[in-house]
Amino acid sequence: MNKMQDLPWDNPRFRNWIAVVQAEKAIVRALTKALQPFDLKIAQLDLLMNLYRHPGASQHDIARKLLVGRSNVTMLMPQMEKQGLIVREADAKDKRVLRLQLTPKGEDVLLQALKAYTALIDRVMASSTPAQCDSMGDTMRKISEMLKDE
Amino acid sequence: MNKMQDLPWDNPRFRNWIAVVQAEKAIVRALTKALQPFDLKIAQLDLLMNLYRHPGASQHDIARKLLVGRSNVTMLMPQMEKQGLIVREADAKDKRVLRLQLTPKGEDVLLQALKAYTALIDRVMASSTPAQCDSMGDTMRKISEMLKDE
DNA sequence: TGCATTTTGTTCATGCTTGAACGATTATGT
DNA sequence: ACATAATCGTTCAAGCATGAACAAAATGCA
Repeated sequence: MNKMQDLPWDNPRFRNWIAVVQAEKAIVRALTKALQPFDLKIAQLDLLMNLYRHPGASQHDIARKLLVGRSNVTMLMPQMEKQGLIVREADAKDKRVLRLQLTPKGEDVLLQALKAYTALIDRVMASSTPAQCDSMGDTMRKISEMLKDE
Repeated sequence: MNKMQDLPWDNPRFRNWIAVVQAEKAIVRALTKALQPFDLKIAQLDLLMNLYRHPGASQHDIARKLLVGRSNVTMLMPQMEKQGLIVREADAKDKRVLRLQLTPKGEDVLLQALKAYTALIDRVMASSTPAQCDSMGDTMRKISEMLKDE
């Protein structure tokens, strides 16, 4: 009868998800500013983070982990090499593959930038309990798991 | 002593936030696909949603609510008018202001697209409890509140 | 009133991301 | 072995978002 009852804003799941989107946008803005002193874009930080945990990953590996296109990674390479953050070396076994490594400077910049990142996150999460935070993380990991091959 | 102890990945708040970022990225990809049948971009859907709840809003109002630049809204206008989703009319009192309205078609497309959106969110949230979902929303709203004027 | 400041929307140059097309290399299957 | 298919990285054109500079209009204050 009353179509207002079907509006998504009355759906708790939807309403709460909209809050996620807005919070994420706000954090992106804040993080972008926080990374300016390091001459780092968020995309570059993401790449450095993945490279730190997976040294020698190929560009294709990185692209998959970051959920971006391969060309995207390619386009990031020239500047990051020029900035001395990473090095690329051909794989001995497979001549198609380029393996990426953090330079000492890259690792240094990464760790400094991550300090700023965690400081931001710690600040905005301060008013939520650890249990709430973990619950949120669980929910999010379930979402990623559910969408991982679509 | 051991610097591994200070790594952000050992910080629960940080680790859980990374899960948020990844889940959001996955949803964006899925939503982009889900909106293709409606010839809608996510940015357009965001605009329609805000316009539905705030009829007659100015472009500046919309830009602020969407956390984007004014020029961004301007650039969306031509196509959305051409698609017959919205109309713009000059404000009688203030000749600088253009007030936006959903057309009947715009409202129809919006409600259909929102059905797809909520279906997606319902699906990926299905394995979390309503309490978890609300807690997540509360956390996110606190974050937005904390960053709202930075 | 008169003049500076602010606000609104537009334009434009820049940079980022994407997806398709491509060459080189490797894997598969017969 | 050989032909076909798949994979990796690159290039390029297109679409979007951003911020600075701008014109028109409104506001504030002397």
